[in-house]
Amino acid sequence: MKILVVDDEVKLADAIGELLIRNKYMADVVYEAQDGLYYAEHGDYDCIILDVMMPQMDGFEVAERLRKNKCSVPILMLTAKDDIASRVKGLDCGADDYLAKPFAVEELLARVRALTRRKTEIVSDVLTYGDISLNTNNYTLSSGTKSVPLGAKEYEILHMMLNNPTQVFSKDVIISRVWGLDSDITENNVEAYMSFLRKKLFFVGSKVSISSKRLLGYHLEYNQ
Amino acid sequence: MKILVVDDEVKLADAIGELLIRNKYMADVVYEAQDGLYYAEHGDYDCIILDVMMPQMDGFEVAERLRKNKCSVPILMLTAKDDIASRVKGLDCGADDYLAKPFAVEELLARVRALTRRKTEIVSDVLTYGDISLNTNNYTLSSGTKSVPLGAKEYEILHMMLNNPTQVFSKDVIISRVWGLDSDITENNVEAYMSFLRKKLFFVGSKVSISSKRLLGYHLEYNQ
DNA sequence: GTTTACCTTAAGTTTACCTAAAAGTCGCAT
DNA sequence: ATGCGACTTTTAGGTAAACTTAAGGTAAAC
Repeated sequence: MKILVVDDEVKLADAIGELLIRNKYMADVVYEAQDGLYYAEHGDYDCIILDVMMPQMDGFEVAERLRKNKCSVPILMLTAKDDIASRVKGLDCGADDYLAKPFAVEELLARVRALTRRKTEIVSDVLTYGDISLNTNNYTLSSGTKSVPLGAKEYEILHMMLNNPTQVFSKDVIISRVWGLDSDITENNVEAYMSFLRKKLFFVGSKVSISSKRLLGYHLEYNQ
Repeated sequence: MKILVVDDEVKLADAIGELLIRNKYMADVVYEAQDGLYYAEHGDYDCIILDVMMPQMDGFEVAERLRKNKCSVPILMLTAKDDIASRVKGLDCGADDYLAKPFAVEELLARVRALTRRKTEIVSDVLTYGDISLNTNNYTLSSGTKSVPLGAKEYEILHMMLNNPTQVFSKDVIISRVWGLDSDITENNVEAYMSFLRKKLFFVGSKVSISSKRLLGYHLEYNQ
């Protein structure tokens, strides 16, 4: 679960980022609206925490632009102003929720959970495709009677692919999704993990395989 | 856009219902938690406005039961209690938002708008022309029941042509778009790929063909 | 009839991809 | 602290798929 924090108050932004990380989220933190826009559109986040009061471009405008560009990631707006007019404005600009500063960390976390819940609910707690299933509670891949535990990265990659089993995922997309936008991970890293996953798929005796398309990416395949 | 209002305070519930109707929503209003559950599960709503304090069964439990039954309709919880603990509880029970009474009608409407906004229509990432379609998620060309995967270069060329199906594309243009401006690719290369694409068009049994105009370039053609 | 652009296929070549194995991290328990 | 084990990242060499080139054939234009 990846979250983007956009707030020009550096200390607060960092604090939120750390709070999220302590609670098992992946978090990217940026301090400028411009960067926020860029990250949001390229980073594939599950939620964006967006401050309203920022120099140059305010949170309303960021939200509006994102929505205009068909970006539908849930947005939690954060602000000092707590009058009804600005709440209404925030929500109508595309925010999904609105939280006034100062806030209790518990409430922030609860609202983040609420905003990100839908995504995980649709997925239920077991993803399946062909003859394999991925248990999202214990990070285990199984097929028939055999099963094998997955590491965090292996899990994230397979989880992503199982959500759209027919789609081809480019290495870029996989890197930005699993490692984040500003990581210096090489493409070979993705290749290595694909190799690990293939080994495990073979180990559980599945007929599902990861097929690669040169220059395009990877996708799942079920050979009955 | 259909909304369900569940609140045992009859006058308030009716008021909300009328407010919604004045704002172009369809609204059903019920005054008991049990009815709320039944309506929610059988009524196909876009949003549920749910009071917390109700006799017999409170709003938390209603939300929880709905979520347990895989009902993913957005829930806006309405309550007199406005302490952080109950907000957190509400959100964690499955509510998507939490609004304290008394509230401004403008804010209620804004939150409903926010909750119902994400009626995500899945953008079909498919380009079509005549009897063929090109799936941009898995780089596959299909016609009727048959389909065939494309290589990266084949895909780029066909993608470009499908964006303007009637246009004639010169080899120069194709080279500069697909291989880049400063490539030492020969025109024969384009010819070779056109041959590959024609083979695949034939393979899927399409009536679309790539026709060439001497000295000018290539374009798609659909012979019904 | 000659020219020349275009088509096709098959052979060559590159380079993206694969994998094993080593090196590096991190967390955890002793 | 220290060492162990699991996970992650890097390295490096082999392989084969996709791309490129070449060459002979076909058909359109003049």
